[in-house]
Amino acid sequence: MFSSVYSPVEIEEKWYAYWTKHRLFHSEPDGREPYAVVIPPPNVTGVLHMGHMLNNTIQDVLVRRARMLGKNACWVPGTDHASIATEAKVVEKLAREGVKKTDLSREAFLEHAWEWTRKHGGIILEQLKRLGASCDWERTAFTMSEDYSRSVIRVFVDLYNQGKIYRGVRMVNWDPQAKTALSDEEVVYREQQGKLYYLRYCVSGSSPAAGGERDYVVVATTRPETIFGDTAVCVNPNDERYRQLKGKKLIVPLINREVPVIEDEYVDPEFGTGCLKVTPAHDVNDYMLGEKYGLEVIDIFNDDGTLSEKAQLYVGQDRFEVRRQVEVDLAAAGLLEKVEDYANKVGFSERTSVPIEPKLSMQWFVRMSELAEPALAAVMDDDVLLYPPKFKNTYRHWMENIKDWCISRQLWWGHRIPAWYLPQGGLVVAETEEEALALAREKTKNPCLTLADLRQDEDCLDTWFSSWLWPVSVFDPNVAGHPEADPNNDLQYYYPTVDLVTAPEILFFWVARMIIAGYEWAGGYPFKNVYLTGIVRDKQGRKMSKSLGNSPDPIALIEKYGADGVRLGMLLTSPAGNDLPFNENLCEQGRNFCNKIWNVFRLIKGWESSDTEPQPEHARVAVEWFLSLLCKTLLSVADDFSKYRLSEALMELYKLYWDEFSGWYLEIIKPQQGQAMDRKTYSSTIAIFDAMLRLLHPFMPFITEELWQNLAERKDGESIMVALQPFAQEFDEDVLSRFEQAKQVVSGIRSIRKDKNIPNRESLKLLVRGDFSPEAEAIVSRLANISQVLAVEENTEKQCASFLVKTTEFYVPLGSLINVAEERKKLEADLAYFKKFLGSVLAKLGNEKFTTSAPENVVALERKKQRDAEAKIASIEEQLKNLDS
RNA sequence: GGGAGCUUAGCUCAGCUGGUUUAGAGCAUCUGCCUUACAAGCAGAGGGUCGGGGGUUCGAGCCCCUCAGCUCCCACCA
Repeated sequence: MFSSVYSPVEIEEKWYAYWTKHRLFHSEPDGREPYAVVIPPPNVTGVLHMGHMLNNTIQDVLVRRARMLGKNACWVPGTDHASIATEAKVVEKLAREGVKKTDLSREAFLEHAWEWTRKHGGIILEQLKRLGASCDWERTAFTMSEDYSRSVIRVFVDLYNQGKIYRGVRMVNWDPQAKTALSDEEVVYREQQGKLYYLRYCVSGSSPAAGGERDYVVVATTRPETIFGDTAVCVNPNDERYRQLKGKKLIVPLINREVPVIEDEYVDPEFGTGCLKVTPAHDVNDYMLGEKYGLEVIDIFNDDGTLSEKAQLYVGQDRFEVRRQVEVDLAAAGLLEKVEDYANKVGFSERTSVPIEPKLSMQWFVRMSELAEPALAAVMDDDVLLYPPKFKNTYRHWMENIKDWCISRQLWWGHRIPAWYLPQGGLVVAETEEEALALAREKTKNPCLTLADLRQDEDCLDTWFSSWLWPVSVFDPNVAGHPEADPNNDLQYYYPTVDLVTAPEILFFWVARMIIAGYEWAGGYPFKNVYLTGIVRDKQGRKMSKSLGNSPDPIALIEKYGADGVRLGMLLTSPAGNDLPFNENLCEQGRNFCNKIWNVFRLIKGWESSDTEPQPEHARVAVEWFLSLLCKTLLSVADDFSKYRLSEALMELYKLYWDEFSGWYLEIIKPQQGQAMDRKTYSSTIAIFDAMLRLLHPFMPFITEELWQNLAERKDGESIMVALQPFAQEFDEDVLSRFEQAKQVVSGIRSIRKDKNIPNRESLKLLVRGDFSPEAEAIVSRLANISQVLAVEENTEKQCASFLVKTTEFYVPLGSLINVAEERKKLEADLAYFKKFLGSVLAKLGNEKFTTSAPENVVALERKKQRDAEAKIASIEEQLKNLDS
């Protein structure tokens, strides 16, 4: 019935269906302690990648463990409409069909977008199920659902009414191909080999022909095509070279516009010529200078990157074409001093790969400084804890220097800004058209105004403006934006959530803003702990990405190694905040562990138990030992979890299961071939195995459920998922140390057997000088095939192999098998080692400063080391003498 | 340019308040074994002057200074 190799495929499918059927993932408020986690919502039309795998494996481990600790665990899943990413995909799809976005009405385009969402949306959630994610699917949320959208709009209105939302002109990243603004996150900077052009700007009023003097200045620029937008030239006030320019005017080449010379310390005299052309419409820094000195702003570009009428020259030509042409024409006019090669960083659109154009436009902003205050304090005062804590610094730095948040996007897929412009200018902001109309009539004092007279803002909101409400709105969309509203039962019960697991890249875009939103609309922080995962990288240390093609397909991995195997692979080396260098070997290790677990089950399942058999001493000792070890491990694992050291917790369990349970415990209690096991040992073993499965379940849910279900009769609906974690009882350290000694003796004897080529079936005698408990003796006799153990005062046997465990000496008489020369060599090496060691201890103890200033226990320890080493040296010397005689 | 972090075995990492013999683990490697749960396994073994240098201390992987290298975040110089 059970093959020696675990095959996960059908088993995973079977149990996921079972869990779903019995609604074991579902949570409703009740009397238990709540434990809620909200998933970082993946893009609705996204596909599972390795980052998701890591992130969701961690969440599932935490959620499943909490559930098994008796808490009411609720993991809320869902997706994000991902405004830009989704719209880009839809535009792309339409383009393939020969349809341009600009040819469609807003409504028609949105219909396409919804169709796309219906078709591809939720694929990623189905993939998460393959991983074993124990989300409450009945609560699946979506940032564009009707309820959720309402909460987003309410929040906008609330902030607007509080005066925390305003409109303003700002430099945005413009994509001339897609004709939309981009967020900073969508701009990728790449090093480009470009040119630095040195242009001559003549001083106004001086005629070059007149005196032949140097009556021009040289300005260096990488973008000569923008000179038509120049409205000043700036120099550093401390720059002696340009003193005489003060108050003068310069002539912009080719168009001969007169612009003032201004002075500002922003200009670096070391760079280029120390003379900067100022183009407020097309450079962020120039814009700031323009504001400071009240310069004119001349926007010389059309939305598609061609030059506009305002440029005066080259109108309608593309910006890069103009760059080439300007170079030629400037040279012809004698205004081009020189051209140098120059490497600089240029921003490219992540979507269309065209260089972005800084462009001024009217946008909506959220005033952040006041909102950020409680959110900053929350993290500084440890109301919200970041793991690892090093991110606290970064967080503070960002929050203390927070800038206003540009929330408008020139996109259609998203929440449309609820602002309506009035015919005579001005605007109203309201949750609905009807309310907007009412407000508009009031404001204009015109009761005849109709909806047709109002024009709603075309832009929609930044995706983060909806996802910052996630931990609130998934429980109660109605409360967001209505601070006076009573929270519903769910929000009251589950909020604040306990853990948030996410990537550090979005600490500011998402995490910080959720904390802000939590304080603003839900009365407090949204989560207690933030676990920041690392980035999944490939073997060369590169970030896994679609464009590099270096990311394995997670579903293919699951099919190859099993979901449990892959989960283990993700967790074996991923401490919080550290990057995870992904290697398929890790999944293989995970799969091998599954197989190990599987085979233990096969072994145990094959045993017969008998009421008449007495419990052998070695089995009694093994049970006593393992129960103590289990309790000790439970404490240590709980400690690991409290510090979010998941991979350490897993490694402890891995070793407990593989080395201690399979390697030692089972080998000891294993009955002789064909013999039954005593009832006592048998039932203890079943109980231990059951506990081990429960401990491992959060990490590897499928195989543990399968085996747990087969371990005993279970009723329909019963599941390890909702069984309780084992809890630690008091244990005896002496039991553990006695067993540790036994293990070392067994290893010592195995080494001798291997060395001397003595098969295990040949039994041996063991002489012991020093402490050796009867319990240890039982274990050693059992595992090392020792026929007789003799306690001796002095070793009288001449031809022995020997070894030491702590201070106890062990001798195995070997008769003629012994090789005197070899044995002596070994003993002499030992002797040399202990003598050297003793020397270092004595040196320490001989230092009066040490004995007087070190704490007593440290000194006592050194003295013990001395005594032990001396005893060992004496013993080895005696053995050497025996060999000689 | 500003900030944060990292450097310990071939690889990935622990090492928590400076003191538990000679710094640990997993994987990988090497050597024996198809021993009736498992070769996706068992038994055994090797492998590190803790990035370099200096200092503080009775004592440093851990604290301080310095140099080198790597990574990330933020802002970007025309």
